[in-house]
Amino acid sequence: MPTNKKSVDRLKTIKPSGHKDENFFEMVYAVARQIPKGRVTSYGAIAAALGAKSSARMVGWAMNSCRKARPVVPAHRVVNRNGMLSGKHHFETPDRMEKLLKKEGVLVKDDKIVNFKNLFWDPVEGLS
DNA sequence: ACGCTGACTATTA
DNA sequence: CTAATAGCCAGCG
Repeated sequence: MPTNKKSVDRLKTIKPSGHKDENFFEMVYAVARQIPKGRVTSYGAIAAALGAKSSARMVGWAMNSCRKARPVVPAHRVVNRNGMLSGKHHFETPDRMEKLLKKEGVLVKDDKIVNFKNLFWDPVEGLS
C-alpha cells in the first residue's frame, strides 16, 4: 500500500517495526494516538500522512478494528472531512464519541464538530 | 473466485 | 446550493 517515504520514515520513528504494510493499521493507530487532546483530524488527513491519499476508507476500516488495538486508540478524535461524527454508530453506544469529545472540550452540534476548522490537527504538520 | 458493502473524498452535473 | 459518480481496497457471505 502506501508509502510516502518521508511520512513512513517519520512514523517508523514513532512506531519502529515497520517493514511491511501489514502495519498499515498500526501506522494509522500511531498517527491517531498523536492527536493532541482536544483536537481532531480526518480520515483523509491520516491517509495522506501515510501516503495513501486516496484510501481514506481504509483508515476508517482500520478504526473498525481499533477496539482490540493494544494501546487505546482515540478513534473519537477522527472524523470525516466535514467534521461530522460519521463513526459514532460504531462505538459501543452512539453517544460515546460525542461524550468523549465534549469531555475534552470539543463541542459537538448536530453530529458536527463546532469550530472544526480551528480544532483540526494536520498529522503531517503535527509530526514535523 | 465474485460481488457487495463501507467510520471517505474529490469531482462533475 | 444539493445530488450523483467514480476511485479506493480489505473483509465477508
